Order: sequence, then C-alpha cells, then structure tokens
Amino acid sequence: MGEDATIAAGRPRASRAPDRRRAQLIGAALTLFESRPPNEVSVAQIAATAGLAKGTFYIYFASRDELLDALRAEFAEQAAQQLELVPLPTEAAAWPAFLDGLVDATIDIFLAHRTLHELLADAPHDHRSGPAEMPTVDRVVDRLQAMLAAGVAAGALRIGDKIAASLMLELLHAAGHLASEDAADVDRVRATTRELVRGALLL
Amino acid sequence: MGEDATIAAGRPRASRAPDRRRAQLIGAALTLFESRPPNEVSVAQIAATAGLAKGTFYIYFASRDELLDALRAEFAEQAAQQLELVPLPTEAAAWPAFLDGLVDATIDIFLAHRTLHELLADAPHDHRSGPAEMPTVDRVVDRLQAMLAAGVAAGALRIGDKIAASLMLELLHAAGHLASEDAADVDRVRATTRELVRGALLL
Amino acid sequence: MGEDATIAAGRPRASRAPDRRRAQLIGAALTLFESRPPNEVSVAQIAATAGLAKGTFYIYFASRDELLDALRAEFAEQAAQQLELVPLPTEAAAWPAFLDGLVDATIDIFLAHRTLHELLADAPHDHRSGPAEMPTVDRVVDRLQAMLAAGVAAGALRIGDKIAASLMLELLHAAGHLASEDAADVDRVRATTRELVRGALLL
Amino acid sequence: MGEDATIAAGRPRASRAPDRRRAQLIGAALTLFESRPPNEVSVAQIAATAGLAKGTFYIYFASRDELLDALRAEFAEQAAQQLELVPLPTEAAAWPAFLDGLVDATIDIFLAHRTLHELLADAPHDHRSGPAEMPTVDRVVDRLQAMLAAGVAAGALRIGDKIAASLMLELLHAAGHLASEDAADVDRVRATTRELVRGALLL
DNA sequence: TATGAATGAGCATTCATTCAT
DNA sequence: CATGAATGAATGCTCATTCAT
Repeated sequence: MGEDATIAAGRPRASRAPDRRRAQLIGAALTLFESRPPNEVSVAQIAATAGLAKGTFYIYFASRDELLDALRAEFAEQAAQQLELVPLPTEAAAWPAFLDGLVDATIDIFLAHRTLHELLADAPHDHRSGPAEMPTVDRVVDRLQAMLAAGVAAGALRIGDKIAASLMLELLHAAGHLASEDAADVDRVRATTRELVRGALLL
Repeated sequence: MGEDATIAAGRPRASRAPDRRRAQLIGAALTLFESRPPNEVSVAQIAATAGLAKGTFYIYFASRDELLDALRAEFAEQAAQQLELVPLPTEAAAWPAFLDGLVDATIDIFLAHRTLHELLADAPHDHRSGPAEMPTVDRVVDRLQAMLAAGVAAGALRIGDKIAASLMLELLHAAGHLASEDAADVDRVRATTRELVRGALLL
Repeated sequence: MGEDATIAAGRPRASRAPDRRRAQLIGAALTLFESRPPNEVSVAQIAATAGLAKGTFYIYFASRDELLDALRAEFAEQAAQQLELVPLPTEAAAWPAFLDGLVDATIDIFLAHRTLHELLADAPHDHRSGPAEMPTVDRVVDRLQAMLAAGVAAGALRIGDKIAASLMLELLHAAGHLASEDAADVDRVRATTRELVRGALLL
Repeated sequence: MGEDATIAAGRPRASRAPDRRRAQLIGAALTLFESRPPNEVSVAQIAATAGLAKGTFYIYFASRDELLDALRAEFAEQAAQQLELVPLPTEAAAWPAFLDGLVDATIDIFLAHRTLHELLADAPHDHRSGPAEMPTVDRVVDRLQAMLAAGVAAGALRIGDKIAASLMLELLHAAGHLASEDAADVDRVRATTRELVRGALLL
C-alpha cells in the first residue's frame, strides 16, 4: 500500500551528525535494556529514547534483530579483547595470580557493560541457529579455553576443555551480575569468585 | 461462639477442580516451552494445548504473566525439594560424594525441565521488583547456602556464604544448560562439573 | 513483543452474528473497491467500513490477500455459473441468438458486480504465481472455450481455441466496464458488442 | 514596447537538461516496471536506477503519481503515433490488410512496453477524475475510432463508433497481454486476433 | 463455570516526501 | 541544482484481555 500517502510527509528535524546516529541508537537501547529484558524493548522506544523518529532507526539498522546482533558482537568483541589483555603466565607459580587477573578482568567488563551482557545469554537459544555461526559467546569461550588449555599444558591447571571454559565463563558472568546488583559488595564478590576459581582450576 | 467447632472439624476446601485446571494449564505451558522460548508461546496455544478455551485461561490466571510467575515458583519449589533430597553428610569423608550428588541432582532437574529454567533467569532482572518478593531463585540459593554452611561448619568445605552459593547455583544452571544442548555429552558435562565443584568447594 | 500489553485490552462490542461477519467484510471491501483500486484499500479501512475492529478481520480471513482471493473466487464462480445458464444451441441456426445471449449474460454479471470484476484482471499478474493454480479467470475462460469449441464442432463458429476464448472474454469484460461507466448507453454497448461478437465468431 | 522584438527572434528555452533528467527517471521507471507491477516500485528504486538521488526525483516530478501520469501520457502518445503510422487504405480491397497491420502494430507496441500498458488500465478507474482530463486512453480510442469511421465511410467496415473502437482497443490490449505472457505463442495470438478483428469489423 | 468472538493497542517495517546542506 | 538523512503516517498482522452468552 502506501500509495495513499500523498497526504504530506516528514520534514527532517535534526540533520547533521553523520554516524553518531548508530551510536545514539545503541546507547538508547543500552539504556532501555537497563530496566527491562531486550525482548520487551520496541524499536519505537529505542528511537524515541534516542530522540529520533522510528523510521530513522531503519536507516542505521536493517532490522531490530540487527541492532541486537550488533550489541552482542560489540560485547563479545570487547570481552574477547579484555581477555587478551591478561598476559599468560610464563612460569607455573604465576598461574594463581593469572586466574585472579582473569576474574578481575571479567568482572570489570561485566560491570562496565552491565546490561549488555544479558544479551550474551539471549542469542544462542538453540532455536533455529544456523550451524556455521558462533559469532558471539563462542568467541569468548574459545579464547578462554585456549588460556585454560595452556595452563594444563604448563602443568598448572587441572582442566582445560571447552566444557570447563564454558562453565567458568558462566561463573564469571554470574559474578559480574552479582557485583552489579549490590555495588557495596563488589569486593566480597570478587574475593569469593577468586577463591572458587582458584580452587576449581588450580592443580 | 459455639460455631467455632466447625474450625477444628476441618475447613471446607474449595473444590479441587480449580487446582486441577491450573495444573492442566501449567502442564500445557510446560509442554510448549519445551520447544520454544516463553515469549513465543501465546495464551491461545497454552489454552488449546490444555484442551480449554482461551477465556477459561483467565478464570485461573489473572494474566499471562501470572502463569509465568507460577511456573517460576513451581520450578523453584521443585529445585528446592530436589536439593533437600540429597542427604547432608554426617562425616567429613562423605562430603565429596555429597557434592557429586548435588551436581547430579541439579543437572537432573535442569534436564527434566529443560527450557523452564530459562524463566528463572528472566524474571529477577533487578527490574521493578517490589521489596517483598524473592520467591524464586532466592529460595533455592538459600537452601544451597545452608548446605554449604553446614559443610564449612563440619570442616569439609572452604566457603559457605551466600555469594558462593549463588555462584555455585549459576554454575550448575550453566551445566544443566550445556547438558541439554548436546545430549550426547551429558556425561562429560557431569564429570567436568563434578570436578570443578569439588575443587572449588572442598577444603 | 506484545509482552508489554498488560495495559488493558479489548472488550467485545457486538457479539452475536455468527458468520455474517465474513459477508460483512466482503461487502465492505466491495463498497470500498467501488471508489478505488483494490491495492489502495487497507485492512483497517475494510474493517472500519464493516463496523468491526481491525483484529476481527483476521478472525475471518488469514490475510488481506485471502479476502482478495475469496472475492476473485466468488466472482469467477458466479460468472462461470452465469455462463452455464445460457443453453448451448442444438441446431446451427440458433448460434447467433446464443452468442447474443452470451453477450447479455456476461454484461449482466459484470454490471451486477461492477467493481468486483476489476479483481479478475489484478490477480494473474504473471508475478510469482504457482503453476498449479488456475482458480479464477481460467475457470471462466475454460468454460467459454468449451462453448466456442462446441460451436466449431457444430459447424457454426469459426474459432474455438483458448486464445479466442480469452480474447472474447476480455471483450465482454470491456463491454461490461463500458456499460457500467455510462449507464445511459447500456443498450448501445450491448448492441455494438453483439454485433462485434457475431461478426468475430460466426462462420 | 520595443521589447517585443525578442519574441520573434526566438524564445529562450529553459536548458534541455531538465528534460533529460525527466527522461532519465522515466526510463528508469520503465526498466523497473518491466519486472514488477508499478505499486511495487519505489521512488528510491527509480531514482537509484536513474543514477540520481532520491531528493532529485522531486525536482522533476511533484510526486510519485505525477511520474505515473507522465508514463501513461507517454505510452498513450506512442500508441497513438504507432497507430498513425499504419496508412489508411485508399481502396476498399486494402481494408483487410490494413486491419491486420493494425493488429500487428498494436500487439507490437504492447509487446514493446509490456507492463507499461497495465498503467493505462489502472488510472481511469472512473475514480475521482476531474472532468478536463481524458489524457491517455481516450486519445488512442479517438484515433482508432477515426480510422474505423473512415472504413465505414469507405464502405469497407461495418461499425465505426466510439464504443466499437473502445472494445477493439481492449481486444488488442488483451492480445498484447496474452502475447507477452507466453512468448512462444505470439504468432498464434497474432493470427487469432487478426481473424477475430477481421470478422468483427469487415463488412 | 466455560466459551470464543471481538477488541484495540502494539509491533516491525516501508516509503513518499521534505529540507538543511 | 543535487543530495540523502530524517521524518512519521500508514500498513499488515498478532495477541493479551474482556464479556455476552
């Protein structure tokens, strides 16, 4: 339809701000995800929160899902990079400290991106995912597993398979969640997580 | 005043039929959630699956959300009971086996209710929770913490605070998730989880 | 989405009028098609014209297209029946009068369903039509062709293939269109069409 | 008053570029209409195909509808010219061949502009036509009627009024449609149409 | 109590049109 | 003149919820 739309249409309100728009929309989405799960946030709300018209959203994202994917990708990217930053120990004695660093780094990024990480869990819902994807969480899991495997090879850790990496990541995810819930207890969360992770992995 | 006699005699309960209906609807929802995420299941589908009319749903649940809450409550209830079933060790040497039992029990219930446990994570999104709630996850966390605390008191475990309980539960949650993803590897998931949990908690 | 719709929702306004609804909607569509082409008529308009809510439309039709199809099918059905009514001549001398009868019958039905027949031309737009369909126009064309073929066999008509039937139908379609445009000239249109058809087909 | 001299000298025409742009856009639209119906072609696509920006479209056409009107006008113009090209017979014996030429010419133009002629039928839907319009089909009908009238005057044709011209044009339109549907049968369509037209019109 | 037709707000998405640059 | 980012009305469709029966 739309043939009827001869009526009168939109005048551009704000004009110059080239690709800041995408960031604006991502920011708006992030803000909204703070207070409700992603699937309860509508494109209209995102656009409105960004101070843009609904149609504008579709200039920068082909669909609502694309925004979600972008968010996931960005988070995974940052998480993976954060992990990369923690230097692998060169001697066995350094592994405990390394694990602590890992815990801290992960909690930090979860803290920094609070709501963003909820998305991580939302995507790979078994449902209809094409096989050759693994774009988001898996990247991080793989990175973490590589680290654990190195620890096993170095004779410092007990387990280094993908399952363990997955579970550890989930543990760290939960720690981040906890830490962001009561800001007061961040240090206790951090300490407890360190202790659990050390115990779980160190030989 | 002589009327009071009735009280001791046995309060007349509302006919059990209503409860049966609720159970029917909850069962239908459970069945449907097996194959798709909650937000893709409509009231119409639930009612139809239960062999009832759409309108009937609203006699037994004030809203779709109430059904979801009921589901969460039921799941938490079952999980808590399942945990209860694992007998607390009476001597220190029995703790490792107890932890294994805990892991198995938790994976089992997550496996049995596959998608249902996703609900657990969905609700308590910090969001808009009135203060007097904590009906679901927290019940389970509390139960688990009590167990861990007993282990600490018995000189068998290293940590027994609420944070640790929370993190352990999340780890087990993740294990259940993993196990339900590739049914093939259930045993490996189980073994890995046992090992991680033992390491994390045993003194 | 739709999860948010906890807000408050529709109370049924009119309730009993069982399958009159479908007719109501078809009638509304017909009315609207009187003044604009089908692809400029929205579901909202149809529902509103029928005095029903938008959602109600979808109880009776799975989609906007289904309504259009129903309309086409109904028209084709009626047209085919109308054609059936004109008795095939038993002797050669009766063919001229038969052709006149055909012209009249066709103009009559086009007149009776004025806007409805516009739909006939809209559907088989080459575009993406599955091969095993032929539900609408073709039924009528086939019927007409059978008649013409009988005339050829009887030694009364010159042509009786499908192409001729198609072209003749289109001619009659146009005649109906013309007749409905200026009601004044219906008789002249009728006379001219008779003459052209006689000339075109009679041996 | 001496200023008038400029007039005879040659009126300054606006630069031809504007017309070139219009032609560019019309050409683009034509190209796109080849593969899909007009209401599925967007202004954006037309502009892009023309190698212009969307906004530029509105410099040369006040609206999407205006482009459609221009297309209709152009098509009518070409059809009328095409008709003009077929020379009127000077002697009675030449009329049959003339009619054949007419059929061929019309099928040819419909073939050449395939989907474009659908537009002809779309606009003059009775609807909301201001009185002083008749820009498109009617021009062609008028031209055709003049020819038929000449045939009648020459004692070669039976009918030559506007109704007959209208119906004949519709017949030819249908023939063009048929011919463009299965390219294989173009010759059969052509032959059948010739035969029908001869029969319908020749004395 | 049970039903299911009716409702209408809501949703994702498209697109003709405008206007600051 | 040309551009294309921005607009927002409109569209087809879904679904939680209500209520007359």
